[in-house]
Amino acid sequence: MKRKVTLKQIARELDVSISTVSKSLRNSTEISEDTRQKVQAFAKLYNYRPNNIALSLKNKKTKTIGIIIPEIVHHFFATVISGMEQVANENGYNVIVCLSDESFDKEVINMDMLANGSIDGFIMSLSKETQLKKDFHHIEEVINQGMPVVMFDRVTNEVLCDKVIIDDQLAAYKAIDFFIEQKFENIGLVTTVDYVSVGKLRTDGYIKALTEHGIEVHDDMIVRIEDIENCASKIEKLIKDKKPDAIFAVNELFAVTSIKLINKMGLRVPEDISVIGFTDGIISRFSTPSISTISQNGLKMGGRAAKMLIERLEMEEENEQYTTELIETELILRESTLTL
Amino acid sequence: MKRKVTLKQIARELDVSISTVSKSLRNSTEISEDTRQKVQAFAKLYNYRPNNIALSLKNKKTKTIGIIIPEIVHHFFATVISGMEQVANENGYNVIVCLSDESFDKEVINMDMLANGSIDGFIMSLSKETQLKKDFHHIEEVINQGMPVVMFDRVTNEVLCDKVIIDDQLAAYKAIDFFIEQKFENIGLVTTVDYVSVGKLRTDGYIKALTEHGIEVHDDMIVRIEDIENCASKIEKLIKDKKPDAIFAVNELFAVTSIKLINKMGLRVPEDISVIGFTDGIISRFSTPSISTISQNGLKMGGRAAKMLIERLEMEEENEQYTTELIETELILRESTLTL
DNA sequence: CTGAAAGCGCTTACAG
DNA sequence: CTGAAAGCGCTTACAG
Repeated sequence: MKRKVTLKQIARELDVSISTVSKSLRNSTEISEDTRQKVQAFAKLYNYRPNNIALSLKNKKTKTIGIIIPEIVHHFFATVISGMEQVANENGYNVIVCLSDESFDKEVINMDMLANGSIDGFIMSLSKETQLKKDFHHIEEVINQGMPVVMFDRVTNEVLCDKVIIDDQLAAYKAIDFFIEQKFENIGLVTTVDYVSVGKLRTDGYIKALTEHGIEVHDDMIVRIEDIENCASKIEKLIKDKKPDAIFAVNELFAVTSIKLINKMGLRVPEDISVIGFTDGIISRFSTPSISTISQNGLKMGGRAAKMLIERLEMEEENEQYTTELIETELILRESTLTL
Repeated sequence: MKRKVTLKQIARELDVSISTVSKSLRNSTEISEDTRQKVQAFAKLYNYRPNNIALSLKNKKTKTIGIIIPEIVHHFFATVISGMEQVANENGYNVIVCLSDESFDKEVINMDMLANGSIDGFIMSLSKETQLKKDFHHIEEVINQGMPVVMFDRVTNEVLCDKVIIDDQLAAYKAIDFFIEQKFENIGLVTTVDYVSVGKLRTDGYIKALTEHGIEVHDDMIVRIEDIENCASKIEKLIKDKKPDAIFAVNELFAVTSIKLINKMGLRVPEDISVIGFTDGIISRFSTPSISTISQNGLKMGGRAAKMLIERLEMEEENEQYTTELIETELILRESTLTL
């Protein structure tokens, strides 16, 4: 077993100083061509690689990005990470991934763990619990210490920082608008509880679209789900009592669950009820029927978030100007919706 | 903006030496109760946290684990990461995630990037290209440098290290055995090309099960897929020409794709053809019909892999004894299979 | 052209 | 009980 070689060892072997070795390897013209060659050859032979940790300490930058997301077993977030990882790598950065599991405490602990020098900046999406508590001290604190933060998807107005989001309200609006165009008027909504920022915005879009088209909004056409595990009865009730001809669900899971329940009740999608979901993930694509959906482009979102963070990290002067970037969405029509 | 405070600054403020501050914070009895109190209070006030990078350099351990997987947008791998992250966190470790995108070069680059001191050890699953090339120098090298590696799922016998796998052959055997028990005899197989280790093993299980039950293996009942994008025609051919009454697919995507094609050809699952897939992911659970499958328990696999690595990292003496751990699998029956 | 010194932020054996 | 020194592995301004 040959341990990793250090400058010190090379210096000793070659009987020169550490400085000389260091400079030679960085190809400094300060050092004679001859010495440089010799050192470089030796370094290559022993496969010398500078120690990243030492560099980080010296440079006060780690070239790693901390990512904190609610969960990874979720196609959208996996896609986002993929986008971040790619852009990070292209720019010589690594990513440390932490999962909050939708818990405020884990989010705080994770940020704490990473804020102690391990990373140069954060990219994060808020946990549900954090959104419920509306407590953002941990984030403010990190920002106050001069560590940049980029928030994506689940963001809050209460923290000033760069953000990457989609226009959730508009996206939902587009879906409902499409339904109305297709002459559906009795449109049900399967959404999250209001404290989930993106769920709330999508609900707003639904309401706005109906209202603008002069359709009255009935609160009993809206099912607000706290917990996916026991949402069946509420959705079944909506279907049975209100007989919607179309349903808009604010995520994939709600959409596919609705479809399963519709089938179970002896109705068919799209013949009896048309469905549009949200997030163009694995489920939407592979379900039978395949599910119409609003695409969210997690890859792009992740890529942009990483880019924003890296740009800020590599900016010369501090810049207190924060931007919020919008990623465009698209309504993708599949088998779950009837068209005229 | 208040920058992070260091020992040096505390020392200066309090007019004591850095050593005294360091010892006080670690509650060393070497320091007078009085001084300790004072320092601790001050540190708390200024929210002092030791710099991780400095600690890493000093201790020569980073308390981070490098994870290299082929892709993350894949329910199984996402689950595995989730399991690793959890166990890592419980033990005070962080995880750096790198994606090889199934590319040998990216795998090498990523390992190189992390092997320079950024992490204490690797957990990895081989990229397809690496398996094809059978080139494991980069892994050997890392191990030679004294950095432990744990391989999971896509492993190779050519590298000596700890491993966590399932018994792919046995799992496939179980699926086929079940089919035969249910009186299916004309069983098709949708598998990967042979160089993908787990695909090959599952193919072996299929062959073994048939052979042991005295059923002849016809190579034209086996479809070997290189690339999911254009596999349709091959599967269609199998269905049309060989009229299987059951199909075993070695992953979720192959299973759902087969079902879609079966439907497209006017046949039904499970009435005309029963299907069993592999990996109990999102697709298997939410498809219509839901897909019978071999569970792989990625969460457990990830957790075990992390545990193995951490145990090795924290072992006193070097241990050249490597172990391969088997995670049990289970056949989960759902709507896609007919039973007697 | 080469090297000693200081420094990044920390810990710890040692001296006083 | 306190602090100076050495060291983890590196870089760079400075001296010679």
